[in-house]
Amino acid sequence: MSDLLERLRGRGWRMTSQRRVVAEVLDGDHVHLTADEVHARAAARLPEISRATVYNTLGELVVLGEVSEVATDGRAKRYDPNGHTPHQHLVCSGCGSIRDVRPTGNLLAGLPQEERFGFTLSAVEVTYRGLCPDCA
Amino acid sequence: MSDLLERLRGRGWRMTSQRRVVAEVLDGDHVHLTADEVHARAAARLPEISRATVYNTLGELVVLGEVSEVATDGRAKRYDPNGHTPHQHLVCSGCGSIRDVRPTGNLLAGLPQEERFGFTLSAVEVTYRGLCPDCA
DNA sequence: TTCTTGACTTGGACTCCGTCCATCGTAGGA
DNA sequence: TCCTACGATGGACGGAGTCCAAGTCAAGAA
Repeated sequence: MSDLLERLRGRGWRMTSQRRVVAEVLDGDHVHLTADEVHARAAARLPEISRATVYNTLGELVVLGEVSEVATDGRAKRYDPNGHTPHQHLVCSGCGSIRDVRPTGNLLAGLPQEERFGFTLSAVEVTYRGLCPDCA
Repeated sequence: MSDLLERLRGRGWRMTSQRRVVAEVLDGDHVHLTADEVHARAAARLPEISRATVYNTLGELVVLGEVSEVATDGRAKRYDPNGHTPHQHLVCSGCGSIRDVRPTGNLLAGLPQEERFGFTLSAVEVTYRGLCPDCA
């Protein structure tokens, strides 16, 4: 994610300390923080950062394709920095933990023509549910 | 859905006019109403029905497996009365309309063992996205 | 280096969705 | 018909997210 800052600068982003901190907080694999969690971690480094700025920055990262939104429960959206490698999610029904996973095969192909109702398909989102080793 | 009322009575449900109206509003295929939409339609027949009652009744129907919750966008949950036949959803990225669809094959099988992280899988939810004929 | 400006940040008000709770009403058994 | 426990009511509340007017500052210009 270190080169994320470079990519953003290349896209004409004004580089502010707030945006830098938000991007740093989202660094890593299997990271799926809510906006409030991002805000809390960012505020640990930059106490004055506001919730509105975190929401703004996350929204911009989503538009740029650097981060994707994940809504696995009815609660707050989570933000997944793994935006460049297509993947799906595996969610523990017990503790709610989330792993990034890569199913095999063409997921779009699973929907037969007569079940497409004339739609032009463009994407599939899959959420696998189960119990993690700790909760099983 | 007409026999839904019978099933509910058989489960010991006290049959009130409010519950009857909520169940009737949810009748049909490809019905995916938000709680507020259910409330609005129910209130057209039973003006005094409260939001809390609609939420309570929907929640009970979900627990009974008669209705499933669908969260395709970050907005309000939608309620799908097609609770007895397993299916997935096809969502139009333009207008947000939703169709029930039945993909072929075993969806769980698409996730290889080494991508399961020791989880015990129990369910898969798939959301296909694309443009409907009207929006294309 | 300093200046300038428009993009960015702030924080508080606001909306939307959903839950909670004390009180009232009523379905259905005795 | 009466009783009572289950269900309905509606208003307060809480969490998540958006909006906006005012203030701040990154970065290009001079």
